[in-house]
Amino acid sequence: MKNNVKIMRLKMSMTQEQLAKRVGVTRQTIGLIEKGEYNPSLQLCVAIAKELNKTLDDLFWEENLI
Amino acid sequence: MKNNVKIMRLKMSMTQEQLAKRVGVTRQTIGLIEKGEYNPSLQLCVAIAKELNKTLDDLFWEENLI
DNA sequence: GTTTTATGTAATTTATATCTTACATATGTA
DNA sequence: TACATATGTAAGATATAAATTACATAAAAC
Repeated sequence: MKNNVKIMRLKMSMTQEQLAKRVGVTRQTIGLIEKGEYNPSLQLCVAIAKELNKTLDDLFWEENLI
Repeated sequence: MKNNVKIMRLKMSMTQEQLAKRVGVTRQTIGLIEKGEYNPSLQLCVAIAKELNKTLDDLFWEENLI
């Protein structure tokens, strides 16, 4: 599951650990999602999107991938 | 996780079973997602969106809920 | 009035997302 | 050099999404 989480997190000058704490998961989970090795739950995707001031489509919709 | 899956599925004149088969899950899984009792995986959300000719935001983003 | 069709729901099982703990590396900095 | 920060990764445990099987109901079709 390729996505735009990493690039958008960096744009917000946020570390993996900061984002993880804000959405209630571990740093490792964020790392694996950014690598595309996880298939995260919808709730987690929504939480990440809100923290990064983006929508689901911005982060996870194929046509929007950077 | 409230969403617009049921209303969009009905607009496509599709049954739960038809949608389930097309996205590779069981009828029960679709039923529970429509009821908001499941927290589906991102991959499944994307598959459902594509079958219904919608995007993730159309189906699952809070501000778009009908 | 019995036979499909579509849906709701519940119990048990299976697969996998996520946690926990831990160690490694690369970079910056005192 | 030594220390702190940010990230990668791996093994084992836990939580939960999803499958499987099964039974129930309502409505339409015949």
